[in-house]
Amino acid sequence: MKRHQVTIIDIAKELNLSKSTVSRALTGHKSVKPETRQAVLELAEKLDYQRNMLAISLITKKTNTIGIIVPEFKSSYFPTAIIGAQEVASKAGYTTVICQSDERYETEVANTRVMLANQVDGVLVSITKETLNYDHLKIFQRKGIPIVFFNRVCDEMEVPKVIVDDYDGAYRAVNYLIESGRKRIAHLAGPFSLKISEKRINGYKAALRKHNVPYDEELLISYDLNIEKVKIYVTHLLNLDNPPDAIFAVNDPTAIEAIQVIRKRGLRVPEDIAVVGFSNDFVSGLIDPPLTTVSQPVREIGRTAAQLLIDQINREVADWKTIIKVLKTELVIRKSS
Amino acid sequence: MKRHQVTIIDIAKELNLSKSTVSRALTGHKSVKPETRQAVLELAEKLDYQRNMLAISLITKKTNTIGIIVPEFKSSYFPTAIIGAQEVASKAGYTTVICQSDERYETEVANTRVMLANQVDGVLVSITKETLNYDHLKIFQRKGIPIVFFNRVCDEMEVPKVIVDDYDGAYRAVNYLIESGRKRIAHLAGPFSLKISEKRINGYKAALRKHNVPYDEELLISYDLNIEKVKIYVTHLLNLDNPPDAIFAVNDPTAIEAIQVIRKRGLRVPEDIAVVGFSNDFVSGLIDPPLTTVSQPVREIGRTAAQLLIDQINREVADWKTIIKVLKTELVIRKSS
DNA sequence: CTGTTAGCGCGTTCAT
DNA sequence: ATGAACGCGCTAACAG
Repeated sequence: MKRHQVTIIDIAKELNLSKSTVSRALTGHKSVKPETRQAVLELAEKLDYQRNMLAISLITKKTNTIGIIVPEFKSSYFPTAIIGAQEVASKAGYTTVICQSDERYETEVANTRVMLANQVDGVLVSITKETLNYDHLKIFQRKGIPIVFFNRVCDEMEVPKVIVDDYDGAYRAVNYLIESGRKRIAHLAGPFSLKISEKRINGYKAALRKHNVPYDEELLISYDLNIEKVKIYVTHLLNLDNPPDAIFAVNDPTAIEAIQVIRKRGLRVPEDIAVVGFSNDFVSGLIDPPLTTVSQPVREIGRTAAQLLIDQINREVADWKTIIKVLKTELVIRKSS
Repeated sequence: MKRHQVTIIDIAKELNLSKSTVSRALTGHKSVKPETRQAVLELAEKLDYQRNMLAISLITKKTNTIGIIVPEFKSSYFPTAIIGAQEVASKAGYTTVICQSDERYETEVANTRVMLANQVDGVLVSITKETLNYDHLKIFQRKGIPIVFFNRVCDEMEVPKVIVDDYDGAYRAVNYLIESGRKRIAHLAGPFSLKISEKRINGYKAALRKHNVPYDEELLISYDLNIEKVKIYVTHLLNLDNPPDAIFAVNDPTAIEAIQVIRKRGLRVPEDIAVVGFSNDFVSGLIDPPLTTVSQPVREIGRTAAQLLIDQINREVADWKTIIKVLKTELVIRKSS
């Protein structure tokens, strides 16, 4: 556990120079004699010297680190978004610290503490389905640390957000179902605590309205995204006196699980019931039947969010923007509908 | 960009105490008068005070951070392993810094620098398919920073490793294919640079040998895991004068892609050609036909690796162990074979 | 129980 | 072109 770190002092001694000179040589200051710099650089290389970012950050008050807090890693959504964010961040010289909150509010709060303690320069956040109180996130604002939401956003905070047009995506999905002859379309929705659920519900309702399909409360089920419960809800829907002939699911895992349940009941997809998902997860094209779904530019969402965050970091607090970027979705029609 | 951080001094002044007392109160030292501690804690809470881990780490030379370097995020494998690792790490009070190297050697080297500069207490590594030189990883050892490999390990470094019994998994998969009547079994293998490829190839060959099935060079194709190339190789195999009646793929994405190619040629899986994968990715049970595959305890791998790493961190360098944990695989038989 | 002093490794003045 | 001195926020001796 006792390790010796190579420091500037070590190489200063070795070369009979002052620490400041070595420091300057290392940081690429011009006012250093070329041969001195050369010698320093060589020795540093030879000794595997690495600048201690902790010390530097302590002085500069900048860690060149951005934090990313996401609710889960189960679907391909967040890993993909993170890749996008990292692309932009690392190009701009930022390291990323990733925390996943496991869809639990308490964990999310703990994660924010970690971020704060590690002095991140900014955070990218997608909240859990449990998050109703935002005090832990507002701390960032108060401390002058920019925050950008993506996907699961917090409405009561005026900060940049990156979302997709959930309303429009849902609208188009349901519209398509109706136009292909479906009469009773159920919606397995997400929890009301998430804005995305609400918007998708609104899109769903709007599409029904447009075609004068009466909205039937019985066919709208909002649930907590705990995938195990899908079975209960789908079974319930199938047992209705007047069961649906289509299900629009709030996301792909829900849709996929719904298909399994439907098939176990001996019904066919899409002949008996059409199923449409949301997000176009990596798996969706591979399952049987391939899933019709609303595709989101996930990687682009990550990239955009990271870019907005870095822009904020480079701005004075007074100049912070509250842009909301709304990216487009696209309906991908496959065999499940 | 100019933010004011709340420091111990701020709260010391406010309370007319010395910094050390405040510090002690904050760190839960016993030798502090209860009411003093109470006052400190309350004010800290009120001011959103967060201990500056940078400063603490600088002194204690411990960041309570472990780095994780993985090659990719495309399949569910690494995200799942990371969740396992985080479970253990966070329980032990460690934050994780995750870097993905995008299967590129250069990126991996850059990532190690990031880890070093940020003074991680230890690293978990799974190398890229390009990594042939390990100097960048040996630096950790030289600096006394423990390293633990998982999945994609480095043979020439004597450090803890967590792997599965690749040889055995491959052996059982191929054995099963032969016993279910397949005569010509091809193997779409990974690059030779990865130990896991080699071991799976050996398992493949051993199973053939056991059943006196002659090994045919033509049926063994090692490729770089660039999924786009699967089409070429599978097409090639199908065009052979004596084409295979089964394909054992080095991983699930390869197997899944192979199935798509086979079907596009108008052949049936498993009737014409059986396909078996490796890893049991999340998708594998959902695709059509559900994939027979060798399942790995991925999350457990992550947990084990993290635990080994933390053990190393808590040991003196001289006491470092070089345990190699070999976890068991399991053949999951589904419809593709 | 509390205060004082000395650094951790480094960038940054201000000198020379 | 280089050195000396100071301080980032904090913990860890050492004193009472």
